[in-house]
Amino acid sequence: MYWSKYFIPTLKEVPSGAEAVSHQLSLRAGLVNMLTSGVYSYLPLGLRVLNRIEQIIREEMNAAGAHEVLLPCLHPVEIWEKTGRVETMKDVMIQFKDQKGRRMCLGPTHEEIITDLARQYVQSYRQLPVTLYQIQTKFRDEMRPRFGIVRACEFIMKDAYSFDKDADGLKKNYDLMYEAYKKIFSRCGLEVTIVEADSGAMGGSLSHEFMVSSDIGEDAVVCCEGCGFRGGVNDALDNSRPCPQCRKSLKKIPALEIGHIFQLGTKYSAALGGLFVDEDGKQKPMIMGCYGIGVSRLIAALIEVHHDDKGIKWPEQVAPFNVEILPLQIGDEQTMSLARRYYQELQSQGFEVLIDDRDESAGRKFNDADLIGIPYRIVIGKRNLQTGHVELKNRLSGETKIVGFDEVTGDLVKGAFHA
RNA sequence: CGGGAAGUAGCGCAGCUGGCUAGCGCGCAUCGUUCGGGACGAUGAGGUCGGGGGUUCAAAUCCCCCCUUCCCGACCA
Repeated sequence: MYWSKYFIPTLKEVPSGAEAVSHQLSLRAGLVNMLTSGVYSYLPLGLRVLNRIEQIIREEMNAAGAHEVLLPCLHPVEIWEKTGRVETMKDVMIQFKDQKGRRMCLGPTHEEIITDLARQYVQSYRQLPVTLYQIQTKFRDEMRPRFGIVRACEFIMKDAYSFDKDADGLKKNYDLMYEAYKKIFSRCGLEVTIVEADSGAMGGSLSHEFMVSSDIGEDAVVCCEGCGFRGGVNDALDNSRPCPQCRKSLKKIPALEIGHIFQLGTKYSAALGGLFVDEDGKQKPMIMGCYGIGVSRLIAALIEVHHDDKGIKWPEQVAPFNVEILPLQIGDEQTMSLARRYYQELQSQGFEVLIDDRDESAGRKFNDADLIGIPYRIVIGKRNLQTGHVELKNRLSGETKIVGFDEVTGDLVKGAFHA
């Protein structure tokens, strides 16, 4: 992609009102734009990151045997009355009447909808287990949206729902999702702390939260100063908390919830008539689990964890581009032909390449490159050109390397230039 | 929903104890010079001072109401 023909509106100054680092950088790097409080547009760079995260999620969910669907955002309120959640979730539910006077709402989550769907098609234990998932926009009327896309009124979630004939099946699916989540976050470049948690408005028995430690976290985990052990905050241990591994003291650190999985049981299937006929000929409610990831929030979490004072440092797996080429003198034919050559070669080898061909000063290109945080950088400038070299820079490690013209793509392809 | 802060050009801000044609930086446009860490000069475009009402000879500036945004708290996946 040629930057001059693309849309990456970077900002030099911190937009007023943006306090959290991830909020500042997501605006400055041109990832997102606020329409109104808690409602954001995704710009090309932000959308690329979103798509890469979604791709990882899809691969791992599919590998775990889940099938992708897309449920509606628009729901009739009656279905929410059947489970009583029109009451328990009324504070976050955006409701209105359509022109026919029908009471509608925008889906804050989808247990009711998916259960209604499964109810219609699943009649027998032979059709179980089944796990469906979607990546979709959720709407929650948050009293207080916070930190940009961290807590928004409209946000993107991956939500999966498993249906089983018995508790054993649920346990297996739950464990499968638990492992899939670990892979997803690890592949995204995030270190998570998994803690047992309260099921809240979802209901059900067991649940686990996947937390990333971050200053802007609205929750907390405990961390051992000795061995590095991490775990959930247990109220019973709030006053004196020895580490279960090394007995040293634990301290509480703020953490951001990016995933939450629940063993729901039969709350929704029973309320909505999600029944099947078991092997013994008897009708039983399906046993459900649900599994959520805050996909858009992941972007903020990634920035919180991977940045420095100059900008974002995207992990390779989620970066909007793999390589950025910086031709410093766009008027110089040797510079530009070299830039175009690397652009072609790297693209043909499967890299996503951004080339900053704007007629801007070197300083601005460097600063913008640091800001948007593409992992690898090729700098083509007079300084090294005369001796037949260009500069490679690793944004993550800060390492730079001067290499000959012909070593560039080989080094990147072989992964030789890794931190 | 309680407490605090703030709304002036696309962005960041100054001006506000009432007083001249509303200013600065960045960005933007044209021209010239630059070209390895947010270059320089010249010229220029761009404003319902969040909205409404009031006080006054005169309101960005004072008073009242409303709207919006951000932060802390409560609430929440």
